[in-house]
Amino acid sequence: MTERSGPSTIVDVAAAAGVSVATVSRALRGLDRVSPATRERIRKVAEELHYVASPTATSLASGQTQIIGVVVPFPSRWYFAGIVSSIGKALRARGYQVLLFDLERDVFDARLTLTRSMLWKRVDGVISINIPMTEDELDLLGGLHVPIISVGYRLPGRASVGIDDAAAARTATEHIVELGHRDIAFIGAGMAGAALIQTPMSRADGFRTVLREHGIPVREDWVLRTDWTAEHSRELALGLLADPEQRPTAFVCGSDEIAFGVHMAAREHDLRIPHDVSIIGIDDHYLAGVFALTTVRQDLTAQGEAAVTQLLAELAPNGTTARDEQVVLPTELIVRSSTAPPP
Amino acid sequence: MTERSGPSTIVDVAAAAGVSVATVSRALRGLDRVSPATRERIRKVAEELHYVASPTATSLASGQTQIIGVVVPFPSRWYFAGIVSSIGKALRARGYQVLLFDLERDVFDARLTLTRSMLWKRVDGVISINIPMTEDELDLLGGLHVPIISVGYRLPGRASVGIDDAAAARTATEHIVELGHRDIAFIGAGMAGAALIQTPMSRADGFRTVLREHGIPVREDWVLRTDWTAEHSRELALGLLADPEQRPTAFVCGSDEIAFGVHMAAREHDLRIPHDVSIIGIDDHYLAGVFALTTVRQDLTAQGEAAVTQLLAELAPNGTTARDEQVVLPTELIVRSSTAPPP
DNA sequence: CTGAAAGCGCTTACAG
DNA sequence: CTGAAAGCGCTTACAG
Repeated sequence: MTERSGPSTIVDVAAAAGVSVATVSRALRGLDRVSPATRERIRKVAEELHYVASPTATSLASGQTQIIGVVVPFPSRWYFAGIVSSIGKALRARGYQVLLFDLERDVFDARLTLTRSMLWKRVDGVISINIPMTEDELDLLGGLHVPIISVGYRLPGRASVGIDDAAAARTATEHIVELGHRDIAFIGAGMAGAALIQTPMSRADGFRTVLREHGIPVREDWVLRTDWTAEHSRELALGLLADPEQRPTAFVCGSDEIAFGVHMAAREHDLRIPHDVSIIGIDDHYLAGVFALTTVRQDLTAQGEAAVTQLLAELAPNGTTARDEQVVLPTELIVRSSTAPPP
Repeated sequence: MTERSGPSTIVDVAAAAGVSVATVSRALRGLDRVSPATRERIRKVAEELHYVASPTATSLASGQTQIIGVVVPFPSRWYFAGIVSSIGKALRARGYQVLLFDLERDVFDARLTLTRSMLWKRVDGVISINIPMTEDELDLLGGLHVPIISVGYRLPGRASVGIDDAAAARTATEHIVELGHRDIAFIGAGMAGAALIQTPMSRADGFRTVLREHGIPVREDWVLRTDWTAEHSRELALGLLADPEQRPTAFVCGSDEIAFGVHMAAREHDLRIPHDVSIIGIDDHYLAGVFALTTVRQDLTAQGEAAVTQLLAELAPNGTTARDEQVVLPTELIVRSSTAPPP
C-alpha cells in the first residue's frame, strides 16, 4: 500500500499523517511542543515511507551542515591517518560527518593552499592537523565564521590540542641517560625549509636540554636532520655507526619511523640491539611492537577526541569561545627491549 | 566601497552587475547563451564581492552535491589510507569533495553497518574500499540511485577495481620456487570468520597453485592463518622456525606487514636474511624499502584513480552504465634483498 | 542573449 | 500543541 516510486519528502509524511509539515519537522527532530500521540503517529508514518530528511535542504534552511572539515597535509602517513580516524569516530558519535581535505601534492614537502571556496558554507567547523598556516589562510579561516581547532601545530591565537613535544623528547632522553649512556645521537631535527618545523625543533630542544642538565656535552654533529622517513634515517645512522672507535651507544629518535631506520642500520652493521646500541623512539607506532622498540607513546585517539570535544563545545548553543585554549595531552614511556645500559 | 558586513549572495552580485540572478548563475558556471561582455562584468563583480555560491543551495536546486562518499572499514591501515588518499586527490582534480565514512569499531574485525540516513541525498556516488557488503547493504546502496564502485572487494553485480590477488601470490611464489626453494611456508590465509576473506583466500590459492604446478607438495601445516598484523605473524613464524631440523627455507607472505613480522622472527632466531631464510611479501608497503623486502607491488594510486574514473564516467551526462565492469590492475615483482637461493 | 517565476525540501518565527 | 507562510540561495524550464 505504501509502495512509492520516488523518494518521500516531508510533504508526503505530513499528508499521510494528516498534519502540517511544520509539525512533522518538529516531531522528527524531537523538539518539544508536540503531543506524544502526534509525534508517535508521525514517527510511524515516516518509517513506513522510509522518510529521511534531505540534508541539503535541512542545511539550507537551518544554516548548519552537520559537517566538519578535516584538513590534512599527508593523509596516508601513520600520524595523520590515526588522527583522522579518531576524529571521524568522535564526530560520528555526535552526529557529524567529516569532509576530508587532502592538501598533499606530488612535490615533496609542498602542499596545496586552502581556498575560500573549498570550505565556504560547507562546514560547521574545521580541524586542521599539523598544518603551519600562512597569514592568508588564517584570514580565510577567520572569514568563514566557524570555529577552528588545530591538532599538533600551534596556530597563533587559535585553539589547539597536542602533546608537549619537548617533554616527550626529554622523557626519552632521560631514559637513555639514566641507563648510563653518554655518547648519544639524536635523529629527527627539522629539515631546512621543511613545512613542519615546530615538532622537530621542540623534540631536538628537549634532547639537548636533558643532556645539558646532566652535564653531557651536546655533539651537534650527532644531532641530525632527516626528512622523517625510515629510509633516510637509516642512511644517516649507517654513517654514524661506521666508525667502531667513535660511535654513539644510543640513539634518541624524533619518531618511531626514524627509530625503525636506525634499527635496520644497526643490524646491517651487525650490532646487537640493545646490547651494542640502544634505540628509543617517540610515538608508539603500530609497528613499534614488532621492533620491540622502547618509545614514548602519544595517544592519537585522545588527541582526536579532545579536538572534537573542543570544537563542538564552541558549536553548542551557549558555546564557549575560549578560542585560544591549548589542550596538552600526556605522553608515556613504554619500555620494550631496544634500550639497555651501554656496552 | 564594496565593504560588506555579511557574506554576499547571488542577489547581491546580480544587483551590483545590473542583471538578473539567472544570468549570474549562467555566467559564473560557464554556460553558454551569455554575452562575453556580460559574463566578464559579472565575473569582476563577483570577485569584488568575494562571492562564492552556497554549495548547499546549489545542491538543493540542482540535485547534485559534488560530493562522493568514501566508505572505509579501517581508515588508518596502510592499504586503506593509501587508497583514500589517492581517491581524494583524483576527486579533487575533478571538482568533487570526499565525505569519509569510517566503519571501524572498537571490536576487532567488526564494523558498523551502512544505514540509509548516512548517505541519503548526501552524495553523488559512493566508493567502498574492500568491504564485503551484506545483502541489506547492497539493497540500501541500490536504493540510493547513485553509482557505486568497490575497490578491492568484488561485490556481486557491481563495478570494481583491484588487483588479481591470486596472480600476485603466484608471482611471489614463482620467484621463490625459481630460486630453488622447496620448503616453503605461506602466512596470510584468512582468519576463520574474518570480515575480509576474498583477498586472503585468493592469495593462499595462488600460492598452492604454483607449488602444485611445480610438483611440490603443499604442507597445509605451513599454510597459516593470521590476523594480518605484523605482531601475530611474527609469533607464527617464531613457531615455524623453532625446529632447526625441520623448518621452511622461505616464506611467502600474504602482505608486507606479515613479512615484517616474519623478518623479525627470523632475526630473533639469529637467522640471516636471505642467507638462511628468504622472505617475500605482497604490497610494497612504504616500509618495505628499509626492510630490503622483495615484494610484489600493487599500485594504490592507480587503483584509486581507476575507481574515480569509473565512477565519474557513470556520472557524466551521457554516462555509460557498465555497472558490473571489473578493472584489474597489474602487479609487479620488486626484487630487493630478502630473497636468495636456499642454504 | 536575458529575465520573471517556480521549485528544490526543509526550518523558523509568528499566530492562534 | 499546531498550522500557514516566509525564507534559506540557488537552478531551471519557459518566455521573449
